[in-house]
Amino acid sequence: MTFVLEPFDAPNQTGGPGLDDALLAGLNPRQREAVEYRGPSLLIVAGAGSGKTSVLTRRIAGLLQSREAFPSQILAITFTNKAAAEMRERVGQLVGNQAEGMWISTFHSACVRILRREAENFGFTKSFTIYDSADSRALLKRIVKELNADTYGFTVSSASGKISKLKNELQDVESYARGANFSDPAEVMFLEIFRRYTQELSRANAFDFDDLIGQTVYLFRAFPRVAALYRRRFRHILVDEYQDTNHAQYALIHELTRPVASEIAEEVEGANGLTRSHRDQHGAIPGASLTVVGDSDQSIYAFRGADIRNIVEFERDFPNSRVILLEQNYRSTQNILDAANAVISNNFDRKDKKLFTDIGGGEKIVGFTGYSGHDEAQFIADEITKLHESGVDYKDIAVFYRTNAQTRALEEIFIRSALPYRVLGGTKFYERAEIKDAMAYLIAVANPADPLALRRIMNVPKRGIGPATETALQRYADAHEMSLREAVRHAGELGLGPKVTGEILEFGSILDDVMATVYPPEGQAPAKVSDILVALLTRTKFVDSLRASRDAQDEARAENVEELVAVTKEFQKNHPDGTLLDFLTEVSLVAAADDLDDSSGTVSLMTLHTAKGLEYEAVFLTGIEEDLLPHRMSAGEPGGPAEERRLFYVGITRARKRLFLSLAMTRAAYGNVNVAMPSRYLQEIPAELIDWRQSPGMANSRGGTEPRALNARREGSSWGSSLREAAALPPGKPREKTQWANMVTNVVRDNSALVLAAGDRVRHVDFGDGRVTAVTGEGAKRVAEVQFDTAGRKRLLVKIAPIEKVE
DNA sequence: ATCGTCGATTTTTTT
DNA sequence: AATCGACGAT
Repeated sequence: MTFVLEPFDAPNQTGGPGLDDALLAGLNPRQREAVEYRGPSLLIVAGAGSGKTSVLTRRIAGLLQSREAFPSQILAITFTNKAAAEMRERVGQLVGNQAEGMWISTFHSACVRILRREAENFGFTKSFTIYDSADSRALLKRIVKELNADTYGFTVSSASGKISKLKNELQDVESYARGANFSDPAEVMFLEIFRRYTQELSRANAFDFDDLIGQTVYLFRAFPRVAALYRRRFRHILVDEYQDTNHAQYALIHELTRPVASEIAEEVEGANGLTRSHRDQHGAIPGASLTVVGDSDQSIYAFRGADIRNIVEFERDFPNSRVILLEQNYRSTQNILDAANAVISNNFDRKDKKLFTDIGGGEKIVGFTGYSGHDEAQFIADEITKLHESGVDYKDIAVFYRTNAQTRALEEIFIRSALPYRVLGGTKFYERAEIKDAMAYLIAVANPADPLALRRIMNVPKRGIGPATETALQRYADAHEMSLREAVRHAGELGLGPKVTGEILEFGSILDDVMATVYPPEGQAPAKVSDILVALLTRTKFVDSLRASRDAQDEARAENVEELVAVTKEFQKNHPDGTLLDFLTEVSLVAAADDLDDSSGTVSLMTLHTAKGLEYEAVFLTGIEEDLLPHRMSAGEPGGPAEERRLFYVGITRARKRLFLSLAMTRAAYGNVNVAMPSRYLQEIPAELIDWRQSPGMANSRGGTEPRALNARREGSSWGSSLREAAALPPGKPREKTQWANMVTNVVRDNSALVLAAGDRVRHVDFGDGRVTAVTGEGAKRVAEVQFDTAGRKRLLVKIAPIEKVE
């Protein structure tokens, strides 16, 4: 990540842009204006699917092509790294390798880049660690425990939520204390939590997610000369998804677009040997031009501090702004847009905006009400199979849901139906314990001040360093005012047993040795990330001890760690000069949508939040039920139901041609089953737009058109008995509930030996009798296609399907 | 210090 | 259903 300051005075400062025709080809008049307009600030209100990415990339390409700006003078902020990569690529297609020097990144990545360069200005070092939410919760947990704050009603999540909220409002401990009510003991306690938390972070040389933005703003405000460097550099700032910016992000943009006063400009450019910038009549460097793109109907991050006012009040905040509205939709059919418009028009305090298209009506929206979450999932699996057979690629199909917990039923059915799928977000690779452990080793050698990472790995693999020893080390560190890491080196002075002492010293010297390769003496190249990781893993016998374990899961864990090694190699390949810090940063800031791979050939499962900004040929919106969408937790929040409606709206507008809305009559949660009611939002869609295959009403009465797969389970041969058969258990002894719940997905049922051929009759526990029409695949992946007498056609993964041959 | 078991607690979305 | 913390046995 280099930071080259190029000479400023770009040619062609005057006159219109006179853009190349190719850049404007195929744009409608509004889009064209959004590309061509030049002025201090521009707000593009871009409805869903209105081609805003196209407009944004052409606008950037225009600035470069007309030589109004050098690449290095452009800062574009996107919502995900994926979107950033896509924008870079598309600008590259328009202007070639010029695109290299631009900053296109997320708020968080851009701030990390600035902070790494400038951290030394205010008590941090460039090797600072980024605490993700799990890390900061772990820290808060210690603090809450130490202070016994739970007696005042504080939980880790309430404290973390409150701190996050304050930081998003740019409040710090001092400013909060000024307005605090000191006669309220709970408030005093919170202040103490906040103070300790802040203190621990800075002692650990660490920032949490919110700090990345907030501290950058602080840096700019406290050090005008530092700020001047960036204000001078970035002449064109573009922000995507502006409706989801919070106050801190808004302030950051504001700071970056300020003009630089004459004296400071002179001083900074003189001191750094920089070319003299273009000045206005007062000798100041004018503020950068700002372009923001957003749609208040798609604001879905208020819970995270996103402030819709940022977009609503843009014209007031940035006087002389131009506002351009993009309403023509190039993505969806009119039926889908009609549904979206109808739903969103129920939010009253909005500027009226109606999406339209000339694509045509298209197919009706399909509705389905299942008897349970599994029934719903089965419907989705069946429809996906049909879509696939009619020529729709799996990668063009997505399934959305409100909460991550809903993936379970979907995954179970998808596995049984042998559908290739992938879950975006959810429990990520990097959240696995063994991966966090391995990462903590890397952090420990990158940032020795971080005690959290050190504590995590001190006893991984087992070295006999338990809580008691850890406390002793911490006490020693506190008494001698040194870091925990330093205390490890002094383990000999603690009077612990010889065995533990030896282990601690060995542990410390491994870290010291490897750290010497990370920060080598002047003139030598630092070690490669993969070499660093491998050195740590081999010397600590991390992988070896996992492989030696008798717990079967540890083998899988070892493989995950090997996978991490592969990730570091891949990283090194993509970034030949990438340092350990670059790697750690990249890992900390991956977003859910980032690991989306278009060529994957799998159905994508994700939350509605992750779906923002994406589009698919066919979309399944699941769990459209009260208490789920709108979610129960949103009911209390002011504006909650409206935000949930926008979430629904976002989901609908992701679909290009086909939209499926589904719900279930009963929904399992925390081990018990609850009755679910259709979402209020369903009624907001005009009835003629939806073709109900099984409507909520039909499902309630006895006239369902689909076979009652789950009723069959209850009435006929019960699931439990056939599973007992499969597992060859004595019939008299029913299995425990918890045991057979997992058998569906686990491999306890193993039909590998079952020989099936087209024409065979089979009996399925849920679907009844049917005839095999085809068998494809090999071994564990053998799939049977069965035409059931009453349940229709299904694809089944033979190995785990609850079926048997009948004569 | 470590391992296993029991019981309580979970309750949204994410950089 | 699954995770986490507390507690007791080795």
